[in-house]
Amino acid sequence: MILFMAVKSRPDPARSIVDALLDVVAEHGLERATVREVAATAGVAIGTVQHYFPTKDAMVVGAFTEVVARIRRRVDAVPLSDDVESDLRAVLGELLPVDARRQTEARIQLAFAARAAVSPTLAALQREVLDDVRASLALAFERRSGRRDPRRGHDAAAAALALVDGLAMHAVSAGGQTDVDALRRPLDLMLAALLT
Amino acid sequence: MILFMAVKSRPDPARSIVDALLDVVAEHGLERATVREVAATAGVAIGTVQHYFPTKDAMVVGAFTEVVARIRRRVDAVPLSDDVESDLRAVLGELLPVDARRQTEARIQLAFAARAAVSPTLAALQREVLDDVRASLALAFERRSGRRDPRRGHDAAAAALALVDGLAMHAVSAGGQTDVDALRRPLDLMLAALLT
Amino acid sequence: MILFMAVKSRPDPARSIVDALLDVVAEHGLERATVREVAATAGVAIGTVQHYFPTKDAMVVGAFTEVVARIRRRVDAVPLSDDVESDLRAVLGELLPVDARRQTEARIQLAFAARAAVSPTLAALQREVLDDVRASLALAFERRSGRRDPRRGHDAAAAALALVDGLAMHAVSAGGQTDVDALRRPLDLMLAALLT
Amino acid sequence: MILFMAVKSRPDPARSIVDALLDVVAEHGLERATVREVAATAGVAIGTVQHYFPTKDAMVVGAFTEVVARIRRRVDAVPLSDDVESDLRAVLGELLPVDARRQTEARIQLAFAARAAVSPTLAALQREVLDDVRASLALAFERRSGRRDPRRGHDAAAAALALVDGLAMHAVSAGGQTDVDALRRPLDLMLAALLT
DNA sequence: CATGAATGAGCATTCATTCAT
DNA sequence: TATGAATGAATGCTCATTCAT
Repeated sequence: MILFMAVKSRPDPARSIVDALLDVVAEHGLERATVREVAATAGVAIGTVQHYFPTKDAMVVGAFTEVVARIRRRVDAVPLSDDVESDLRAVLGELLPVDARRQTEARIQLAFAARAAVSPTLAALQREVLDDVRASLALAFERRSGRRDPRRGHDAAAAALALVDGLAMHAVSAGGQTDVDALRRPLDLMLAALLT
Repeated sequence: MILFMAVKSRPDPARSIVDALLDVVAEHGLERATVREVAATAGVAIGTVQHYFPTKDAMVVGAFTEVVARIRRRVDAVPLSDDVESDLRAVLGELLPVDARRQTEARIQLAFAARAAVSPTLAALQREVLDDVRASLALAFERRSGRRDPRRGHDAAAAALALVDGLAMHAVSAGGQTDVDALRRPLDLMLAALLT
Repeated sequence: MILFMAVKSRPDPARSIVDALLDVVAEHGLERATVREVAATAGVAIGTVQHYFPTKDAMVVGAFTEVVARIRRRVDAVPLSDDVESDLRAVLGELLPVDARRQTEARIQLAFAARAAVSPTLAALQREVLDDVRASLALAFERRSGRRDPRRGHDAAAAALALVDGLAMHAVSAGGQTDVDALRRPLDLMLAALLT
Repeated sequence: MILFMAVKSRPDPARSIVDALLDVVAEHGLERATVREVAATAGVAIGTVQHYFPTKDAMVVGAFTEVVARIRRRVDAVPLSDDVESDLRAVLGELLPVDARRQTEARIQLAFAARAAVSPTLAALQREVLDDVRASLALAFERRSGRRDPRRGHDAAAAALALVDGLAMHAVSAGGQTDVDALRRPLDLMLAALLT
């Protein structure tokens, strides 16, 4: 326990650099995530950043890896019940920018998604996490529907994930003033339609 | 006739600059859309670009204005029939990156959506076009459902638009190798669920 | 008379361009006297400026010519009396930046003097006007001293002119807050010493 | 000894950048003192200049600070004797552009004086050094005159300093071909008049 | 006579990166 | 392990100038 705290209290520079980068991205976008700005935000020297991430690309990849890990953690953190439907609602709701923290995550994800469109390395990571989350959702849809129709389960999962990410993108790219209901109602409507 | 040819032969630099910018964005993202690169792509001098767009921001705004106009044109161009359901399918299908041209548009839109997350000016344009398209879709959903339930129609529209944009974002940010069926089936599934 | 007024009322673009340039120089220095800024200040099109002054150098030379003419006019405008000493005091006092208008002139002259240090064309104009004014002053000093000592008269003139221009330069380059007495007293002191 | 050689062999980039800037100013004026030109003249990379002087303004201020220090050094370096009059002649003569080195200094000072007219930061430095030198001269005049008349001493100092700077400005701005006697005689004349 | 479109060189500045310590 | 000096390519932008009308 003491050891764990000690480890935690030593402020792992790589981690704080990644966090700083994500802060910058959330606030100003990936184009402002320069080595200088990240170093300043992290409170370390510019040379330190490049000690841990020799190139800027490595730094961006490192940060996106953390983003992807966060998504997985968020999805896995949702406590599952016997009610598949409410579980689905919970998991998908987790991905909507319904509060400041989730909005920040959405902004970060949108920034990296756009970058992934022109970066094969990031695209690969994006593909992985999308496949992963989709597979989880597909399993839930399949279990709920009772019958063994993997394709329908997978299509429903793809639809559901696209829906929440689309809603998040619309909210974030339109200024972020979307109210919570305007995000929840379309999701509920589609889930209800899909699950009957 | 002579006038028309004259107009056609002088190809409106502002237009070709915007087109060049969008080409660059589609290929390399907004971060590579420098004044120099755009000028080179458009085949004009760097000073010419800045004669038409005094600042880079003005150039980006001008380009996004064109993007927004294109979206409206694409939605409006879909021929409407008596069958509301097939109309919806047609309009929403138009927005999916099912061919090279539409994929290019999707890449461009994703790039600008990410930029809009940190640019109030672009965010305002994005909000406008989203509201506009959503309103059109809401009308269709409402008409189809028969009953007067504007809220449900609007929620369905929000869900449908988020779904197609989410699918497009996933396809584009995952490397663009998504096959056409993987895009169409989730849309069809949701539309079928929503319209029964 | 009517003709003269008509000529004067037609707002001779060359004249107003020169005036605009001098306004800009007085306010922001010669480095801000760009063709753009001058055109904007004069309220004419950028092309109009270059219609009258084909190159920027020509424009600057034109403006300095006007500056030089103004100096001559200011010196010549001082009404002469029988009292040579008070005439000298009046002429030299005219060149001190004792009010806003004269301070503006001093700022302009300093800017052009600095430019003349690296421009043979401007240096020639500067030499001319300096020689001219010095000759006038020398005549006065000579007349005052009674004896025929041209060299002493010329040296006194050179000293007096250097004194007032030095005082002006010091006032203008130190922020322009120099009070009137701090300008007048050194001049009076030196004149008194020189004339006894 | 070894330390001294080490220091000497690593030639302090900031210093050589300032020297290069002053060389450029002396030759072509402040308007040609671009970061590029200064870097090239100093023989360092353009990025190196901006490592030491983050902005061009900082570089100009740094250079003017050196100019001001040089003036103080030149004034202080004049060896003082028992003869106040000859001391005054020596100090003031030091400021006249009577040889190539002093002419270079005069050109530099004129350039910065003109810039100070539109730059509060430079104006403050200029005010400081003028007050400083004037105070030294005032002391000498006062001591010489014997009587306690601080105001007269200060006025005489202001007159003397304005005279030499005015002579320098005239020489430099008229092309720099002024002969040494034409500079010395007005100074001697005024000093003689002032000190009797 | 007066305009403004078009140009490209040059500007200050920001950037990621290399390297010596 | 961590730093910062040094670099030069690239950026957005300003500029004087040419030219067609």
